[in-house]
Amino acid sequence: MARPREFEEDTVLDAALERFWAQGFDATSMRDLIECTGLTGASLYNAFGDKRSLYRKSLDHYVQRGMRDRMARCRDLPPAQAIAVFFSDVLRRSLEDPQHKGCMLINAALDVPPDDAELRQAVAENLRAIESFLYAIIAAGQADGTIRATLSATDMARHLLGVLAGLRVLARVRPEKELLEGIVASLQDFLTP
Amino acid sequence: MARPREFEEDTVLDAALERFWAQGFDATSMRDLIECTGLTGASLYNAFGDKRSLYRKSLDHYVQRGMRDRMARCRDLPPAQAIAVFFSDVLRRSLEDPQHKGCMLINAALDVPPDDAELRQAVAENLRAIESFLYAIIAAGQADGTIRATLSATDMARHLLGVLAGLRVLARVRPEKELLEGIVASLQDFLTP
DNA sequence: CCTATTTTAGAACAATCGTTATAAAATATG
DNA sequence: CATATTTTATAACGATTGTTCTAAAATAGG
Repeated sequence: MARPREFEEDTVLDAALERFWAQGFDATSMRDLIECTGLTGASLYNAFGDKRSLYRKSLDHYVQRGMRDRMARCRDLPPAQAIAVFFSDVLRRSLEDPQHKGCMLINAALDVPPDDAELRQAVAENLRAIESFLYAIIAAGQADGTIRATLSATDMARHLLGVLAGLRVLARVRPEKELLEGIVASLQDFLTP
Repeated sequence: MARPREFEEDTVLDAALERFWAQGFDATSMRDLIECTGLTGASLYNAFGDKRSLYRKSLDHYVQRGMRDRMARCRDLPPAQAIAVFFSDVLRRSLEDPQHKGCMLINAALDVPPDDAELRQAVAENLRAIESFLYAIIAAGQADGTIRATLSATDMARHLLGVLAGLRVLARVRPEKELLEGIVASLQDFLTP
């Protein structure tokens, strides 16, 4: 019953996400969001709560639509290839983006206010999911001998997560093809037995 | 001639730096800075210009006092050991800090507004200096056979820079001993011939 | 001692911030 | 058709933002 909504939730989150992604939480004003989503302030508050809540939902939306399927696509590949594809995918995305936004999840890691424990926990949890994803691939690769086993899969996954984070940070301030490619080039040496 | 200053420039920059480091540019208000530096708003503007200018000077101060000598201390060591000491130093600092501030330079990389080309350039330049520092060590290590030479020193330096950046990002949201140690543990395998 | 010059002090500025109050518009149900 | 309920629209709110204005305080040079 009652008056129907004039927008689609996902479309609005896509628009809001883009701004938060490019500018961060503080630098994005509510009026920015009103303009880029096309709907009014009252509607935004009514549908998504306050600014912080909208940020959280945008971040969840980003992870769900932007990362989950990208990870799923790699799970079907042979382990060594899965890692290679995953990172070359990150590389391509980083270099193709004319705005050099990097990764919203990584950006969020530094955007979190020091006192907002809940949001930091959410970011940490998503990073843990990526780490687990990498771990599963490496463990499988070590089992079938396609990935070197001189190091524990646990530590290798940690290292890859670190490289991923660094890659995305540098993609923002130094989006240079040679630099980013150099970072991942070393991974082949690192992974092959 | 004229009235003398009642503060030391370096002391003020130390205090300002600490706030910017912990909270970032946007989340640090001018009134925050007035309170933590102990001097008045007019004095801050008179001595350091506007907020952005103060941020730049704080960042330069951080790099000059916090990083330069740390890098210089490594230059005297044998190459393989220099890298090890450098990263274990970063590790220790990351874990010891109860505030988990990470590295101000890396934080700045994501803190830079998309339109502030000059500040981004300054951050990029400082990152390049670190890359050169790492390159010099690796090249020396490859020359004397203490560091593996299957990869170019250029790409290895890039990789290390990436790891460093990732380490510092994760230190903020996931300051877990095992995680950060796992990231650098892999480096020994990566470096030894 | 007087004047020039700089720094300090604290209030005040307009602008923008996130958020909410009020009322009109639009549908579902009775 | 009337009522209940939700969404929309617009304006306004107080608070906080970065910055500046005015005037007092403090020194150096003549």
